[in-house]
Amino acid sequence: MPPRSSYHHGDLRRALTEAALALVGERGPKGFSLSEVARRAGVSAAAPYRHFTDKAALLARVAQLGFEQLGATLAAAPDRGSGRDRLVDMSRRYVRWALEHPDFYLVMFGAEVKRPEHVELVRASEAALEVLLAAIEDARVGGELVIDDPTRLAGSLWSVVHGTATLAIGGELQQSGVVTPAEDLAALTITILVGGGTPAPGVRSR
Amino acid sequence: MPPRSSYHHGDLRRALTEAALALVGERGPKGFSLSEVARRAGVSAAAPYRHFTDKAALLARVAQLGFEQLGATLAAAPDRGSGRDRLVDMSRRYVRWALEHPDFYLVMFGAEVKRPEHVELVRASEAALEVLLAAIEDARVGGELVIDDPTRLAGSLWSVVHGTATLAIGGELQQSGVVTPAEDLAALTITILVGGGTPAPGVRSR
DNA sequence: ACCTGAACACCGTTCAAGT
DNA sequence: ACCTGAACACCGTTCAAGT
Repeated sequence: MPPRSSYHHGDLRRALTEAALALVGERGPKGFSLSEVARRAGVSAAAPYRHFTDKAALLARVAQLGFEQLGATLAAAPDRGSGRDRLVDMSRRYVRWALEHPDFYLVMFGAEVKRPEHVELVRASEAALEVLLAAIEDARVGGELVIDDPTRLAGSLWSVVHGTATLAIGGELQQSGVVTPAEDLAALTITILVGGGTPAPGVRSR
Repeated sequence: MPPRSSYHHGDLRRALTEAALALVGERGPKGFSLSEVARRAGVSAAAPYRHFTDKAALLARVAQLGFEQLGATLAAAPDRGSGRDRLVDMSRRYVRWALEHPDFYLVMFGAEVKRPEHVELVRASEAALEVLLAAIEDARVGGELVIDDPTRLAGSLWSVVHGTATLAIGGELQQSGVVTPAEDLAALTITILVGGGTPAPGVRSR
């Protein structure tokens, strides 16, 4: 970061956010420090407090951007013939995105961040989940699903992809001898959960 | 913690572990500090380093105890008529234990802790998973399962319970309007995953 | 209005010195 | 062998003072 020309930065809020994104990517949610972010933005350690109430608020901003990206990734799932197939596809996208942005993902679900005063974060995470709920609703009107309560199915589905993603990010799956790629594992689980559909390899009809 | 009589503590390793357990319970994995643990054990901040190589090693010890407790809880699932029903019961136990010991659980799966040099932790976590694998094997010889590869089913099952537990601990499920208790949600998901069994409320046969 | 510099209370970790 | 005290480099956060 070159020394800036004027005393005032101009767009420090954006600069801090970008530095934070980069730092999270390099060092993970652990090892993330507000001082280091300020250093990279070329300002003193106290400067960020003009733009974010505290460290958690900056991380909340990072998490918010993450949910927006994730939501957009899910929403981009093309319309398939079957509503169930689209749900499976969205699950793949969810897990793939999480594995491509592991530190991002950990910040999004880290304990540091989820506080009610981070309104925009809450909104972004609700919007991402809304994408999932809409897809479930679509599949439901087709009468294709086994679980009939949509919120309940959403919870179930979300648990599957979140669990698969976090275990894969932590390396727990691999360490336990699961060789199936996380994305395939999630797709397999979701396929069964939404009631059959195209049988994936490793599933046999009974 | 009363000041001890002798200069040497006697069983500082145990005392530190217990103080750590209490502190994690009170303040969560965040807000956990080695200095505070030492203070509670009545020793200087440097003393722990005679017994644990660093902070992560103490947390690894905590995590190890957690996996042992969790594994024992799973293993205590009674033998039911059907192998599938036992798997559902074990899922309930898993989620229930996690919700009863949320901070414990977060330490166990926190990024700080999982390093290969923590041999006893790795062993304990493998042993806990082994309980699950054995139950799957039992159900499998009965020919009851939809997914035929046991490791894959283990990964799938574990993802469900881990995902449900962590989302519930984080409050994400409740915040998203899922009113079903996490334990029931996991049981429902697992019931479908292992191929029917007793239909729970909210599931209709198709 | 925005940023700096100094300050405070707190970490994790190391190491010589004490018992 | 085990523990202390002092030290170091680092945090997050606050606040008076500068531009």
